[in-house]
Amino acid sequence: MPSDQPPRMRDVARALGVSQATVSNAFNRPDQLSRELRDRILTAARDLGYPGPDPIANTFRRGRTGAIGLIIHEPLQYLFEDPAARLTMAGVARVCGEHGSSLVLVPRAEPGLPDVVPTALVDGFVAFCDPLEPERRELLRARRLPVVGLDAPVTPGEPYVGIDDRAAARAAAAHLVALGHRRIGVISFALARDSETTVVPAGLDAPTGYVANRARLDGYRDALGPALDDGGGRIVVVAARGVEEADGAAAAVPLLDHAEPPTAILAMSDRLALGVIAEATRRGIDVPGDLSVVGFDDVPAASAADPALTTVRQPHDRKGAEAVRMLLRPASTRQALILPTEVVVRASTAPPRT
Amino acid sequence: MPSDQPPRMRDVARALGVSQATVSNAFNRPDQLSRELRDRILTAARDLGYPGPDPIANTFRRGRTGAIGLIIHEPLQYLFEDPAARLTMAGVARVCGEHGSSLVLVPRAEPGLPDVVPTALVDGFVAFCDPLEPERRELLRARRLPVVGLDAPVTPGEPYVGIDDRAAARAAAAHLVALGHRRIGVISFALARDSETTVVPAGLDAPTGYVANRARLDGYRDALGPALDDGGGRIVVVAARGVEEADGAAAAVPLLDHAEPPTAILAMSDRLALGVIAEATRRGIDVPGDLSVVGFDDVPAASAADPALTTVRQPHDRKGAEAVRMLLRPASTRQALILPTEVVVRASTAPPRT
DNA sequence: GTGGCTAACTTATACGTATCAGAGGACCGG
DNA sequence: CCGGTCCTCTGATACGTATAAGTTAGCCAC
Repeated sequence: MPSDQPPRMRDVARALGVSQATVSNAFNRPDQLSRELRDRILTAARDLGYPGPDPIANTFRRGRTGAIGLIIHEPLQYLFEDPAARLTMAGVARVCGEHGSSLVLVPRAEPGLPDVVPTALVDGFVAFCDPLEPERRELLRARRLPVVGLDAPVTPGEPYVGIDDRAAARAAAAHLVALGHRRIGVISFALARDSETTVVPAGLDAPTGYVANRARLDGYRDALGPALDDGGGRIVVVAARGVEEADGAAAAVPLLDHAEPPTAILAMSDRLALGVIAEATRRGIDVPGDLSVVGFDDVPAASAADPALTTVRQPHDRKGAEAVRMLLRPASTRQALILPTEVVVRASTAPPRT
Repeated sequence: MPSDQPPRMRDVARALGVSQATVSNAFNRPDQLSRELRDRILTAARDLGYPGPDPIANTFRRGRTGAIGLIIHEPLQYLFEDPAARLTMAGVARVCGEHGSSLVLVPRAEPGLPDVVPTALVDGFVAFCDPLEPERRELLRARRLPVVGLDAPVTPGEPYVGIDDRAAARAAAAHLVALGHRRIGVISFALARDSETTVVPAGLDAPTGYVANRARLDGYRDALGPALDDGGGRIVVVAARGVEEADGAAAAVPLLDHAEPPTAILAMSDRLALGVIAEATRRGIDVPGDLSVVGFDDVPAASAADPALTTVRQPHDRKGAEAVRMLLRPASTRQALILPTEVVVRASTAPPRT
């Protein structure tokens, strides 16, 4: 009468009168035993219902999991919902698949639940956060596993894959300046966690811990500052509450309510920008006639929008792919990798009405 | 001079002159030792740079990974690219996150690489395949881990979460019949792996190993058969080559090329249906005036399309969520869970021109 | 005949932890 | 003063495997 437990390697060995080591070799090192014995062992294993070497014990012994972890600080489903994140994750997933590595999506630490970072069964992490929370960074460092940042380094100076946010933002703003805009609204991501939608008094100097946010504000200033020094211009910065279209629409409200509203709006993402267009349309404001709108990311919805959105294209898929490739390479070859961006001019921008 | 290797629990114990068991208890069972000693141990651990109990050894000892595996047979990135898969995965990911479980995306077996199913570090699988390849099913069974099917049971009779594909398809077809359509084209998923786009001679009786495909064809026949028995009708079934919009457009070609083309097309997914609309538009065929089109899934693009697509809504997110919940429940409580669907009538269907 | 080499297997060990079964002392009630 | 109980802590063990080191037999060359 067979046990309810699956047989172990030892049981297979006993059944054949060979040593456990030989069974192990039958599975892992065919050159260590004769072909006949190997065949006999594998056949017996199948017949006995042996599931193969226990994955956990195997991992324990070898010290390798064959998996890559991905860390975010949004809820896990964000990876499947946000258009830009999805494009990036497709690249991550593709390279993992090609390499035969599992992709472990590590949930953020929920209140009441322990953080999974200290216990995740992975050989390395891709950190898709900007920035990684300090506590998590500490937990991550304790793991002493390889880490590659996605969009921003986990710690300044560490390897990551991203874009030149400052230059990209500068180019986007320069496009508006070239069109003749001088009253410009900027819709930034939240400056801090759980912040409200609000006009930022500090403008482009707004303090924020988010690396990309900071760099893009700097980029906008690079292009807008000189133009405004010529006189007559005005920049108003609004921090959005979240990353969704509705947050962009909400952030547009104080800009469009102004007595002398901006003739153009720079949004830090296409989703925010599409929200702006929606809000403008609701108010009967013509885009781009009365208001030019520029996004960031060039997600599929940008080109499908009406009017099609002028935006900054970044290679999302490749960004994700390169991050995994970098993680799979030897540590000594890892370094910051900056991918190119490009302003894509579409129908949502035009010269301001004279 | 400190070693390059991180300290182990034993090293922490030695440094404090306590037993390794006590250190373990300090981390896992606070009630087993005095508060002061515990604090002393945790402090010393931090000071020594102890990363905490090794996750792999911990998992080995406990026999639990705290992770849920997800199996598909498309390339991994499909989960981030396909609109319906994304919605489902969002539900999967959400429940995993709420539960503090990692979500392990298991790549399909690439030629030259060993299948990951036998070695994935998970406590259970969600199988998002229709159907699971026989070889993989065998590997999966060998693991003796809990498995919940998504859309279809791994083996008939096993627990899964899905919809009543037959009833849903029947309702979609009945909608067309009620509008008066009698010449109807059906665009099915591929009947077998790597099949070509082709008109299927067997029509609605087309042989296929895909469970959902079969059930939907049956559902179409339920509704179309009686209507056609009244005379004058015709059903042509075309199998698409893939799941993308372009595959739908390609599948529409033989239907629209026909001397007496259908007045309506039933597609098995919104993506295929949107491809049909695109192809019709290219040919100057008015939808719904000259051609009605019905999709399946109600993905976001369906309502955003022009014309908005009539389709069958299924609760993707909830489907994914319930699959994970079922996996997390005790085995004895797992059973087939059929979620409701609903025909959503939009602008892509109308009575045939008289 | 002997030394050395290879093939084919076995023995022994270690991976790092969690937990069971105690040991020892303190404390309490009687 | 004694038995019992609780609180802390320790010692020992097992989880299932991979692999280094060792053993035996066979074979060949000299």
